[in-house]
Amino acid sequence: MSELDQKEQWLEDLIRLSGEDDQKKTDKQAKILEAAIEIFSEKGFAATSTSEIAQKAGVAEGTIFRHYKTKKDLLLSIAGPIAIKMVAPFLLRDFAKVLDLPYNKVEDFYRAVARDRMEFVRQNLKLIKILFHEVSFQPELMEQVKSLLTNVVVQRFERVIKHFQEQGQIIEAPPWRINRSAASMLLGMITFHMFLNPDSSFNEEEEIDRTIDILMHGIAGRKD
Amino acid sequence: MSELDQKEQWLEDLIRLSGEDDQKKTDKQAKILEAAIEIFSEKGFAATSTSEIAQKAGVAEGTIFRHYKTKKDLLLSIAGPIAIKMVAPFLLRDFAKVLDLPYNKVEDFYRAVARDRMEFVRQNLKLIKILFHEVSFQPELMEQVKSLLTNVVVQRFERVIKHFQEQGQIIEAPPWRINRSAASMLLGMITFHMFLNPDSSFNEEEEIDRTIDILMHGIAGRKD
DNA sequence: ATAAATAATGAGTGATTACTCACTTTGCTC
DNA sequence: GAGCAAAGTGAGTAATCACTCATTATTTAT
Repeated sequence: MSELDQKEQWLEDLIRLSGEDDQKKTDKQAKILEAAIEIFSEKGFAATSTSEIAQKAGVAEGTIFRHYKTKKDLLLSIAGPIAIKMVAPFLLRDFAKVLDLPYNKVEDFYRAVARDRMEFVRQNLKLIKILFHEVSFQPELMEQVKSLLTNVVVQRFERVIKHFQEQGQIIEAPPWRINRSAASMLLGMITFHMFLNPDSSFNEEEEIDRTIDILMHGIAGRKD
Repeated sequence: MSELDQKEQWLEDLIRLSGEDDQKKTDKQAKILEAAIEIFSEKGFAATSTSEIAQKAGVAEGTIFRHYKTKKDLLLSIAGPIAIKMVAPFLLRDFAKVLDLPYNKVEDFYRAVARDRMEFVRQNLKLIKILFHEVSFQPELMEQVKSLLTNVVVQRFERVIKHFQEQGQIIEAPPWRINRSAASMLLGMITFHMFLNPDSSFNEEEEIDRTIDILMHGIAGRKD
């Protein structure tokens, strides 16, 4: 088993583990998590009291501490898994297959990623908000996220970019700048439509297409 | 006096007012602000105690409440002005002159904005972090920021975009999507280099140029 | 120099905090 | 249905919270 395969194995264990964590939960424990997510995302972790969580969950305050040693423990059990799930699609062994199979055009690749992660954001708005706010203040969260991003996501996307660069589909520029640009554009779109402007409806498919078009060809007037 | 002029007047008053707020401060009051900014940005507003601020500032806890009615008052006196200063260059009457004078190419316009705001971010990292985190939890801050962005910044940038579209320098697309794309790209660059990756040095001028080039012409391979 | 105004103090306040623990209830096994 | 482990309880605890106020120190005005 090669080093790479071992690494992949470790990652898939991680994903499976984080997927298992919503089993074997008591009714009350589920209620606690539900209430905590709600209030954490509304008022922030530090401004939320355990008594408030207990009240909203309909349990005694002591019950919270049966399942979670500390309030911070409760936070990490909420914010940790979402960090992994956020990058999960890029961790799978299949992701490498992007290089061989289904996407022969960069646009198709970006479109698939954008669709998939946009749906994920839509279904995890509160959790993402919690992770996003607390990552600055909880060093263990920061470590986890940094490690996931720099060691895994960035590396894998770099390989994809280099692949498309060899084909001449993408300009010769440092892959990190290409990735930063693509991430800026797509995250900017997602942030704008899901967080800043959640009420106004929009044609998601078209917006993705238009955004990727700008990412590919820019905003400069085109003479053809 | 036209309605527009009245609006401008009101805005300039606002700017001047927010500029005057760092006068007539006692030594101790300045120390309090300094300490509060430091700790708020490190641990977040809710996780910071007034006793901790007093200790770091070297004053009695009561002194804080001589100058600020509540802890939240202290926060707003810090985060409010920075929101205005962040968009100040776009509020000035001069900004309209972009349409006539110094920038005949869109690239030059974006480059000037990027340089200026990047320097601003560099000199206000902590304040921006505070504003950014607390805007979600303090409705009055949210209102202020939303009002500044939607009623002023967006409108003005739309006029600039339309101007360049008429010249054929920018593709015919909804101005808001052009602006969202430009904002994504430039804020993405600033965020990456100032917040996510503050240690690694980089050639700022070149990075701005390369980023604007991608904004203008995209990442697609170019055949010329 | 004196008086008035403002700035600064720090001990004290009741409320709230995260968390504990002795106890009761529940669900499962044989 | 007895026995037992796990789940759930809620009153209790010491610490900390934002904030007050009577008092003292410092500026400012005349």
